[in-house]
Amino acid sequence: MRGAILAAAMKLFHEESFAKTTMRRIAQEIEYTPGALYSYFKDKDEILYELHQRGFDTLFAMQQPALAIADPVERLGRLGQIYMEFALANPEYYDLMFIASETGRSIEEAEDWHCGERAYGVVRDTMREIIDAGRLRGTSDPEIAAFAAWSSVHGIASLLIRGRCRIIPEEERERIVSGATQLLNAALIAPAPTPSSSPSPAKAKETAKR
Amino acid sequence: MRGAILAAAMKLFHEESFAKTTMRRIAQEIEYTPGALYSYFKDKDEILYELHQRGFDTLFAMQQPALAIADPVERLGRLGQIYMEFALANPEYYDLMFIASETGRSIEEAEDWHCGERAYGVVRDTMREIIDAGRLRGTSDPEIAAFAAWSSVHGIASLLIRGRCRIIPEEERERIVSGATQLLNAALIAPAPTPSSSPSPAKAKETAKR
Amino acid sequence: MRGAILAAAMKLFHEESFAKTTMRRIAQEIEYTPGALYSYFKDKDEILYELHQRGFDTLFAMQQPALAIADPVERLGRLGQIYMEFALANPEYYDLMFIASETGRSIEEAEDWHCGERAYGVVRDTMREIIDAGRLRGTSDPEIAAFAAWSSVHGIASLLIRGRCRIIPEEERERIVSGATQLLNAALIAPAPTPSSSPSPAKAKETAKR
Amino acid sequence: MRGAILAAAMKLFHEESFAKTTMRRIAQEIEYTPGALYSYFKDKDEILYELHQRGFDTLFAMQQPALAIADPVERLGRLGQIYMEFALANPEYYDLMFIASETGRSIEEAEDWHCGERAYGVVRDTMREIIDAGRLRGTSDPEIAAFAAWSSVHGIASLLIRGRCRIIPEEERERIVSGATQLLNAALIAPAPTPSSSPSPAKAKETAKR
DNA sequence: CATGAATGAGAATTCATTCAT
DNA sequence: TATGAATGAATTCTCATTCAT
Repeated sequence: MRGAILAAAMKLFHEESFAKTTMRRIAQEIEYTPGALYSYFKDKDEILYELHQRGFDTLFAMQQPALAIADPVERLGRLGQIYMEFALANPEYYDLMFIASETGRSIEEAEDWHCGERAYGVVRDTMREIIDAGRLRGTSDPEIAAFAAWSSVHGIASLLIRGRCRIIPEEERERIVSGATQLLNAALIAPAPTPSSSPSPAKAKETAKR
Repeated sequence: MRGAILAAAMKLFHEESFAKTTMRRIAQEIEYTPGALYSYFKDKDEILYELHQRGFDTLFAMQQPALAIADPVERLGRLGQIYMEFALANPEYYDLMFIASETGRSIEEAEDWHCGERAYGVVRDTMREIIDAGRLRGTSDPEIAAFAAWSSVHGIASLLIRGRCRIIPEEERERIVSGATQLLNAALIAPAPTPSSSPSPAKAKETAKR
Repeated sequence: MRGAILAAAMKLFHEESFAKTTMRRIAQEIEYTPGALYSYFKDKDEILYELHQRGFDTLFAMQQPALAIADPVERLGRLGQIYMEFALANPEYYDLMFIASETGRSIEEAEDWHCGERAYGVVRDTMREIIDAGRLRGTSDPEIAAFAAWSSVHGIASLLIRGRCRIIPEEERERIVSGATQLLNAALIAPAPTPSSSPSPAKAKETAKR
Repeated sequence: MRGAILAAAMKLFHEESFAKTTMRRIAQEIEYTPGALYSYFKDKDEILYELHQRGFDTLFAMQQPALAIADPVERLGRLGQIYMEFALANPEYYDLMFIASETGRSIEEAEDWHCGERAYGVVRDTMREIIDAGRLRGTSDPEIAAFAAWSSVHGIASLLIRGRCRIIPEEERERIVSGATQLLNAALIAPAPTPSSSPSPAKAKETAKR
């Protein structure tokens, strides 16, 4: 039944807002008494924490298929895509995981930030491979590369989720957002060296295709 | 004075959290009675709105010197730098301006989101020049380019401000953050055409400036 | 219980004043916390509304026995008597129903002002009968007659309830108030036609009842 | 300058409501500081009291012309008319004088309720004359008659002022209200005995006994 | 396991009033 | 005389939480 509670919390989180996600409302949603929630969770904190975990689990699960992709460049592209998909399909999770402050003590102290580690590690490893293949532009440090990749997708996702894109006209938004996503990905990746060893003849054909 | 109130609000906003920034607390901070605040501001809303405005004014003012830079590539680099400096020097303002939700009616309705427009317009124009100079990689749409640039710096700033960088060890953080900032900037900019074929040979030196 | 809350509200309403009837005071009265009231009523509004409804229900119930009276003249007299009894026995209800301003949104919007309609309709119908019997002085419009009757009893009731009778010495008050009540009733009603020409001689006796 | 304050208070009282008539608002209205009011009035109470007095003075002044009317019946009719005119032209004064509760200690204790006495005395005296002329139906006690007259006009006025006439359709309201006013006046007054000898001479005095 | 009842703290706001200047 | 600044108490309402049953 913890599941039902978490689902209700998520629904509120999603449909209303962070601030509206109160114990009262959650209880009301599942047609229970507020007090009842305390049989399943010690705290409001604990509910948030659990949600947080689930978010990371979901993201991690979504990443899995991409891990099988052999070409690290292609894999990175796919990982970015998946990340954005996750963010836009589960904005509340994303919010809680990567944006919200006041997420409660449990999350902040989170010894288990390694949930995130897991997911982040995948990106870092992929970056390392890309660097080793000589395909990364501008740095040879996988830490830096991974952080750059993460922050660029996060930038887009968080501007969207927190409604800071009003400067961009509604009808153009989708085009621009996906254009920017691709642009950032493409910009980081150098074209594959052609067998002949040309610096950039065959060029953009393949680059970071996503 | 209004200033003291705004400062106190900012302090709370920064040290505690958005939700803890209550009229009560602000008053307590400046050792006044809650009611006293209402002599200076009509609303909590008004305080937030004022803060918001000030943030944009500050950012805009900081941008000014960069506008004099002739080379659009260099100018863009400087604008990015300034944006990050602003964000890190005034994390509370940045938060309110670009991250926080529930910032109050006034801000949401803000007809004057054109405060932001002004600042954003500068970036867009610069991007246009860069594109015209054939120095942008990956797109020829200034809208897309501007959004990509904005979201990458925002990504970094917001991860830092909302404390999502704990995966990165404290002592490496600065190096990585600045590395990523430069990397993203560099990745977008193509090297200046070589003198042999370039129509504007004089600029070759500045290639890939950060 | 809701009952206790309503009773406390009524008590305050009566003993103190409309403005002093605050949630705090009500809670204090029943020795509860203010917040507790919100388990039973959504709003202060809802409390007021409920009280209002109860008032009308009570008045309507009190009217019932009078409806069986065949002679409309006698019925009218009895209705007036009952109205005054209600007002004086439940001055707080009366106040809320017919005098107080700022009674809250619910009451003002009250689609169900037909609670009042019901009671008023009875008077109007009775007036019509009286007019048809040729017993009303001065008008043949039942609307006007009903309003005249209502406002005269209301005038007395509201002067009493709102303490505007101090001009009349305490010890005379009862005599004068009841004298005036009867006078007004009597004044409106013409004597029954004399037996000699009356079509309903049996009723002659009741002429000028009260 | 007391005048300006009182005028502002009245304006608020009139345009907004009793509850909105706060010291702050009054001050704002005359473009002074709230504190300034306390140079002219000890209290909010005192302002209300003064207003109250002025109301009675105005009403008394309006009555004056009627006092010259020789025929007491006609004079009574005119007094009633004037009373209604006063009430409808100055609903806020009327409210404060005859309806409002919580009018402040000063008013309640009002040693000088004789302001009212004066005005009321006029009615009582007129009633006495009418009774002496054998023109009053139903009672020979001028106290009772005066109170009946007062309460019937007050009933109408207070139902109107406190918005309790919604049962009566807007477009009929004026007709019904003035119809009822006349009806009540007419009902109390017996027709003048014709010099030749009335058809029911004995009756005038006795009609509708009690 | 769940409820119903209640608490206590805290939210934003508004008011009459005071007082040094 | 008037201001500007501030107080303190009050308002309605919401929340997380507890606990006997």
